[in-house]
Amino acid sequence: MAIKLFIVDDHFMVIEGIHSLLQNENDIEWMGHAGNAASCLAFLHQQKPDVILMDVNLPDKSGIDLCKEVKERYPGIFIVGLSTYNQQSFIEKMMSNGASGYVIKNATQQELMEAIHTVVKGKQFLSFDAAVALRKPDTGHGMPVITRREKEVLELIADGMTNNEIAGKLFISSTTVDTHRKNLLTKFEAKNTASLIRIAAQLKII
Amino acid sequence: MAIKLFIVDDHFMVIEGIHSLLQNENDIEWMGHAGNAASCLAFLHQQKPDVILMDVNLPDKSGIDLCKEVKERYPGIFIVGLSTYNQQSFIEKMMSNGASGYVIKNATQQELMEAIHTVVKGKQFLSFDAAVALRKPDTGHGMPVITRREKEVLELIADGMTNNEIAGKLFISSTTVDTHRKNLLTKFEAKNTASLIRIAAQLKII
DNA sequence: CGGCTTATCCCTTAAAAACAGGATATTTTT
DNA sequence: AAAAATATCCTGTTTTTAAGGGATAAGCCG
Repeated sequence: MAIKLFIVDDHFMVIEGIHSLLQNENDIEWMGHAGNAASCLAFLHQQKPDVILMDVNLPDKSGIDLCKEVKERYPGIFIVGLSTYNQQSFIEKMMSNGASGYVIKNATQQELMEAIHTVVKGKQFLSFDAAVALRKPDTGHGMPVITRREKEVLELIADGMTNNEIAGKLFISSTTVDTHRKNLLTKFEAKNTASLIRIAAQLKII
Repeated sequence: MAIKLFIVDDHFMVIEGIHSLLQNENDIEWMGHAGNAASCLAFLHQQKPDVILMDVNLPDKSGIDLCKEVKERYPGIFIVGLSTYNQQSFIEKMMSNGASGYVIKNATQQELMEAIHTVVKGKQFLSFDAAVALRKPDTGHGMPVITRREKEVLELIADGMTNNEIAGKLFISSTTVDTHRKNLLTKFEAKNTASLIRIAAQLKII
């Protein structure tokens, strides 16, 4: 029986690329694609693929969150993370949110096929680059784990808002904002706001 | 005569996607692809395409630098920037380094074809998303002209140093550092240090 | 030369942020 | 159900920054 495959990626060219790579594979049934998390969930409401190739970065929500959501609702579907970067932290998060595999976008056709065939059997698959990224000891400059609220505050700080303005916007006390700020500085090992924003910008968090 | 096309992108799937999109176009001659800047330059040593689709992010050097280099050596080749993100700073830099067009990776086949046909005539082409990104934040996305000293100070601020530390490092008074800081805030139209660093980071100045 | 830019220096004051302690309630995970 | 993480709030003190005002010397360019 052919493996039913669905793709979530907001880049038309990537979808086209994967489609092209797989069109001659007899045991893959191309079910279609979604450009964002919402239409992916809408599709899954109607139909159930065996494997989803899921981009880590989506316009409406992160693939990491979507992965968790899909796995909770449809544990039978296997998910392969797909990313431009072999960021260790992304890989780790995807896998711990229920993904069965992870493939970098410069993977070869062979790797992609191997990934699909491996995860559909319930096993895990990491593409070569992803496995290398995971193995190398954390260089310390890994992305800190920050909470949703902390990220919100971080973005508002980067927008140049003061603690009081942020407090007003989020309907919380300014002392709370200050605490989040304190925690952000600790987590990013930043000395002050300036270095915090720089580090966050370099990690593409803002 | 068919338009000779070459692609520089480190993502196999994107190359495959573009190849697939263009394989039925009779007036496009697919010359091949390079996965990094070095092999692109090596290829150009041998052959001369009419148009190059060039990813902004390459493993060995930025597409922005490569664009400049290629245009200096081969002014007759037209370059279309290619990127995952519609970052206005990227678009601006590519265009000012000699690119004739800019296309986001989620562009449609129509947009891509239009881009190639437009630039080969010597005209400019911006994909819809890129044009929107360029026009939207009209309020100060042009890169400010800063002096050497100001850039020095900016970098030290981003490193998390205080005015006094910077003063000590540069052998100047801390009030001077403060003045530079003041001027930076004015030039970047930033409200405070946080937004200053964010803007500078996004413009790749730090 | 004369005007312009740059780099340097100084003052004041109010606001903001950093820092150092703490506490409590709600989720989430185990 | 217990433990851990998260989000919320508090009271202080000290340091830093923002933003306003000005001033002088050196170098560059037409």
